[in-house]
Amino acid sequence: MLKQEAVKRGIRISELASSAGVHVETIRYYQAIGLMPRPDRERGRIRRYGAEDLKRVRFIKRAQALGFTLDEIAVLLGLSDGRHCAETKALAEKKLALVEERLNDLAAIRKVLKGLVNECAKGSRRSGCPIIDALAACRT
Amino acid sequence: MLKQEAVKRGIRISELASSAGVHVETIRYYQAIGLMPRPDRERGRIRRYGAEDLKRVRFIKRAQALGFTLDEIAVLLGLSDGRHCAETKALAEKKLALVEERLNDLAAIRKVLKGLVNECAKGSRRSGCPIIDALAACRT
DNA sequence: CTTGACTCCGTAGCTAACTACGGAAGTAAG
DNA sequence: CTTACTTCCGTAGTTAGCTACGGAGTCAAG
Repeated sequence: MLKQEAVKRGIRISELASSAGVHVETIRYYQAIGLMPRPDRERGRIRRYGAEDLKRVRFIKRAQALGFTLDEIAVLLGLSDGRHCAETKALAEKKLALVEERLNDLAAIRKVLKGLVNECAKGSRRSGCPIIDALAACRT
Repeated sequence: MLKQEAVKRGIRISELASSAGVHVETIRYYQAIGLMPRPDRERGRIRRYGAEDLKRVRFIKRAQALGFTLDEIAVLLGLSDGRHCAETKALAEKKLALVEERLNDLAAIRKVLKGLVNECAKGSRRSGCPIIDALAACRT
């Protein structure tokens, strides 16, 4: 292995992937959908990646962890010159609103499930299972 | 339209669907995956549905609203004779645990997003957009 | 010069729960 | 009987984000 060349020309896709904590196929997928650039392969050689590429994958993964879709992340990357703070903030606020909506939904679901499980635990059943009854009847 | 026959022989799929608030294709899909039975069509006639079918679709939809998957609902329906309360309760508890896990995840995401939006609103930016900076840097 | 690992790339498959399509047959109204 | 709607049914497409596969090419070590 030519360490010098690696330093000069960049790392290969497997190293990029493992550095970013993703699979090689994930990088390729991002390239295929245009989320990542595909560096030139000079003289038919293997493609080489640099620090910018690693930063990009990490950016994507962090944004994903906050609930952004890949489409939204593509937009975020387009705004990432730091001069589109207002648009970026708007996207984050929209995502925040969605997250809060989902939180409310899940809280309501939790409440119902808890009620059902409790009723079941109390053994306060007249006929059958309280959970089945609740799902079968008109109250939910 | 033969109201008498409808009463005697049951409703047709379109009426079942609209009564349950789903599309005809959804009923067909449930039949195809074995979640709903496909009633006999006597003498090559159109299939007729009864009260049990309607109850079943509603059961499915209510369970779905609580976060159960169709696979899980198939199990629930198998337990729905009211004599498998313990198993049913276990399923509900498992689902409740998942919901709470997801609630925790979303709460953490909300916290981060809120922090980013606030930082952005404060205008406390040194260089670029705080949100982009946070996604690009190593802290998240 | 061979071996074996890695890379390239397009295409297909996976998950969940539908949704759309299309041709044939049943059915209701006039 | 015709017209128009509905039903039947299998198959394929949709969404998001990968994951797997396969055949060919690259490359470094021995």
